[in-house]
Amino acid sequence: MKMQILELYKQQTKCLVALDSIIFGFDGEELKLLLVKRGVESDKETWSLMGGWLRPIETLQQAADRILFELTGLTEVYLEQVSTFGDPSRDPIERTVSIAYFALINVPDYETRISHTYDAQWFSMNDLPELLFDHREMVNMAVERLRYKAAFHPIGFELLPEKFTIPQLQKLYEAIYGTDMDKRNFSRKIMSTNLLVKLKEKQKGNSKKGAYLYQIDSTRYKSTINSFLNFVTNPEILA
Amino acid sequence: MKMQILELYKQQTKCLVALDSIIFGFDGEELKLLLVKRGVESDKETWSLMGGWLRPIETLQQAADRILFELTGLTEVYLEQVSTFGDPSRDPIERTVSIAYFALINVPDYETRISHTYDAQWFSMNDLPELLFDHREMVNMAVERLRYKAAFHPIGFELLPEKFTIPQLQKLYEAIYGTDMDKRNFSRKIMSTNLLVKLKEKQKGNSKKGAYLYQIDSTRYKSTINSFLNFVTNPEILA
DNA sequence: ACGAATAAGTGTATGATTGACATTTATTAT
DNA sequence: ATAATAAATGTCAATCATACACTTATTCGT
Repeated sequence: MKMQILELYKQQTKCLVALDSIIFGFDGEELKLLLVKRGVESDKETWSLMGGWLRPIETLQQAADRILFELTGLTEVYLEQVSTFGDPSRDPIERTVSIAYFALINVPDYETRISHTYDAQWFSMNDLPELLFDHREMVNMAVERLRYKAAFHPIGFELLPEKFTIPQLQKLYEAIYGTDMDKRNFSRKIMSTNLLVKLKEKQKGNSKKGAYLYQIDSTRYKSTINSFLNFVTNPEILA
Repeated sequence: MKMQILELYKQQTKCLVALDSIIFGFDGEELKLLLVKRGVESDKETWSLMGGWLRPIETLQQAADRILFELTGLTEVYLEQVSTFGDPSRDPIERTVSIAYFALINVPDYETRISHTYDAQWFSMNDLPELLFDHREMVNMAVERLRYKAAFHPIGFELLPEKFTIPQLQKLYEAIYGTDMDKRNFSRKIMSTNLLVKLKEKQKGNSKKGAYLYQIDSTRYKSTINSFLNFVTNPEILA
């Protein structure tokens, strides 16, 4: 009996398993995507997502973390699985099933730490080059997921520095949803979550008056992780 | 150069790739899960999700469709990818990456068509047996996804017969979210979507008065696919 | 044929939330 | 001192969510 099972396992075709990361960043103005030119997948002059193969003894999350670290030197980054792509013809060299993850990082904080082993560059989401394989589809799904997730969970903050201003936060949400928001309504809504702590410091430079800095109230961050509902007024954009 | 790439591909460890289906059903009262005893994965006396291996020349969706067909004889079933599970130790026999899909089918409509090659049985979601490998985790994620999806998209109907009554629909939503709802508020909300067409027929049996049957307005089904927002009053249950 | 039982169907009032909208304030640069 | 800049803040009307109870159509048993 046991033998039959082993036989069954042996009969199956194995497959290459890869992971690709949709790395989102925010520079204060625009939503950005980090792309590489010399991904391991290809030597063509095509931009692609940062990717890598799954190793024999790591979990999917560990593999995604590792691949992100290889490119950016960053650890403890927000990473979430989006979807798995397995069209037989997606990779012309050999059939590869690829698991897409999206990552949220803050551009200015970490710009210097991006690896130079890879030819990496930030692109505006509104002006992406042509991408390798089905990577464009992966990006589209990741954007959908980000929009859904950011509407209901306080993950947008992962894209901002630790201290940020309300106008910055608003710009981030405007970038995520591609719409303009009213700052009075935005501020009322964000404040009603009780998730932000107003600091004494102001951030100047952007304005003469300066805007107060805020931080996440980390004690509430986890407990109110679901009190974030209804950022999306136009549900069309959710998947 | 091309040679180097091929070398890289050759160096990678390949992996078994499986698919497992979380098959939801609704019998008019409870949300149910279809489990099999003699899954290909094991000869143990453990219940498991219906699964199978990815074949060399099919897409993931095709594989998921095929595996569902093998068990139920059903085609054109609502199937959506949930997540991929790849813990190195999840399958003790050999490392297998498994892509979980959830399916929505109507129990009484199709009960007769379930394959007898497999020892399959419907279980109440409130009383599931112990499951193989990480299948319980897959089920939990699928429930989360179903709750999110059914709140924003009219997919609940996939679990009902073509003609259904409002009380039936309410029971379905109550089963999905595990809560009781007020029938006046429910009916108002569901009607405001303009997605239902009231038929002349009534369905009796359940009540002496009988309840009017409704159908989905298929012309609106697609166009208003997003006008379904806000079924969930308690967002905790969304992932 | 009448009454009891059953579930279906329907409306209203209250509070909360959303969305539209304009002025004042703090600061810097000239 | 003044102009320029972006930040900060409040109100009103419309909509939506919630809580809540009675009437209606039909069947079944007598």
